Amino acid sequence: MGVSLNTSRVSAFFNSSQRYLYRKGEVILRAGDIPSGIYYIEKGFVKMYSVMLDGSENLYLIHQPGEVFPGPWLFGYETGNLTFEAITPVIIRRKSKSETLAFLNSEAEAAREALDMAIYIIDVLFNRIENLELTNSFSRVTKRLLILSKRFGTRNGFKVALSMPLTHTNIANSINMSRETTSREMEKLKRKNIITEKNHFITIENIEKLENELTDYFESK
Amino acid sequence: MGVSLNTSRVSAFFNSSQRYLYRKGEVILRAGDIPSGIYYIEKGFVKMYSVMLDGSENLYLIHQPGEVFPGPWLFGYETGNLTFEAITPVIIRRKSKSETLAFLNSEAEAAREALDMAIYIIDVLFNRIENLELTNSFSRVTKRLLILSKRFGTRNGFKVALSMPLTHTNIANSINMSRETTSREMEKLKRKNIITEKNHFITIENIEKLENELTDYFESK
DNA sequence: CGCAAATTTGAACATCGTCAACTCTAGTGG
DNA sequence: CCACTAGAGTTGACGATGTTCAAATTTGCG
Repeated sequence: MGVSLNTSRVSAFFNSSQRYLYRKGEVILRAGDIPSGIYYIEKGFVKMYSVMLDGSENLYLIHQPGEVFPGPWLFGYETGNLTFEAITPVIIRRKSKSETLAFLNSEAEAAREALDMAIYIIDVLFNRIENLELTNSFSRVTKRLLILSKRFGTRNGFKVALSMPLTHTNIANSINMSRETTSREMEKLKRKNIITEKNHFITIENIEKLENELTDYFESK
Repeated sequence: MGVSLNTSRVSAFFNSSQRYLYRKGEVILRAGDIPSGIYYIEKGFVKMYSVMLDGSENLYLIHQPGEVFPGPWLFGYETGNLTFEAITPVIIRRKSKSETLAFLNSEAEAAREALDMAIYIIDVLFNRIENLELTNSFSRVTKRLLILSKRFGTRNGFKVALSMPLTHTNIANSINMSRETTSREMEKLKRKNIITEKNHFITIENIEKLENELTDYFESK
């Protein structure tokens, strides 16, 4: 599972710079701060979120190794109120904005790799929107798990293990549901032996069964 | 308002091909069909949506002139269950997938323009997600109108006119609310003289007031 | 003018969020 | 090794909010 893009130029570019280490829970880039450059994730997972005016946390996406942020800022868009935070130990490489732009303009291959990365993110965001457009808690949670499997899962037969720890709060924040409702729906899936959790690592015990839950749900309506 | 990207190479590339005309309501690319190529919008607006298993329509985004679809398909992703439909009269230019890929690989400038377009779409999608993560109908509708103003609006003082017709159903489908609820919230804004509608064209009479509605709403909580 | 599409309105109903009390678990330090 | 603590998850009751359905009205277009 997952997608393997060829981003050898991009990674080589960032690998020439210094390494920065972050512990789990550390903020890498805080909302409102001017980014110190473009961040490349060598290892670990980074959640990108904003805090709404009412204090609720709004999770946009989780970046994985090989990805770069904040992409839109590189091209003149606001990073606005986005915060980037390590949800596991993280190793970052960093280049300045101007260096990165110069790199993209100097090598045709580089721009092409960056384009591939951008298109991949667009695909991820389409999935997020599809997820958020579902209208009830069960299908939202189920779909969320399917998307996470596709993006972060390691498959073994019907079993899919997610590669990073996720709290129910994380999931709730990403699908715009309360933590309690999210827990209740996950509990249903656990009782059906479709998923298990251990130390915040989620395993889908049977990915086909999980997919069927969604279609069954709609058919029963 | 709106964003002006420099996409002169891309538009020149597509302008050498045949023109296709579509009437309002016509489907340009149907869910499940293999795309006949890459479509460039010379004129008009195209909505991209999917139909869920329960029959509800799920609007992902509205493409405007100068934009290209289906982007992810060009790079090997599924167009899956997406339908593209003209919401105004539309003029399309079209190139084959292989020609378009060859074009991107041949000119460094072309890849760079395509990258700019992709990043712009990412920004649009971030806004969509931010919109969908709001938890109540009034702020969802208000935010939706603000986003539409930014992307499709023509400003004149505090007044912003949207450049394409939108039914309440269109808006409801894009923010995952029922048509009735959407209408009720828009009615509130009309009564406050913040927006007007004529023949499905929405005008924000006072964009600052509209922005204040959102912040006021949160502050009162 | 007349049909079809879009919108308005009201009322009953369902779902989810909120709150509060409780339990479980992993990690910390004596 | 055990007790403590903080963070995370569970559960039940209740109320708020939005959906649904149906009927009436308005609007746009041929």
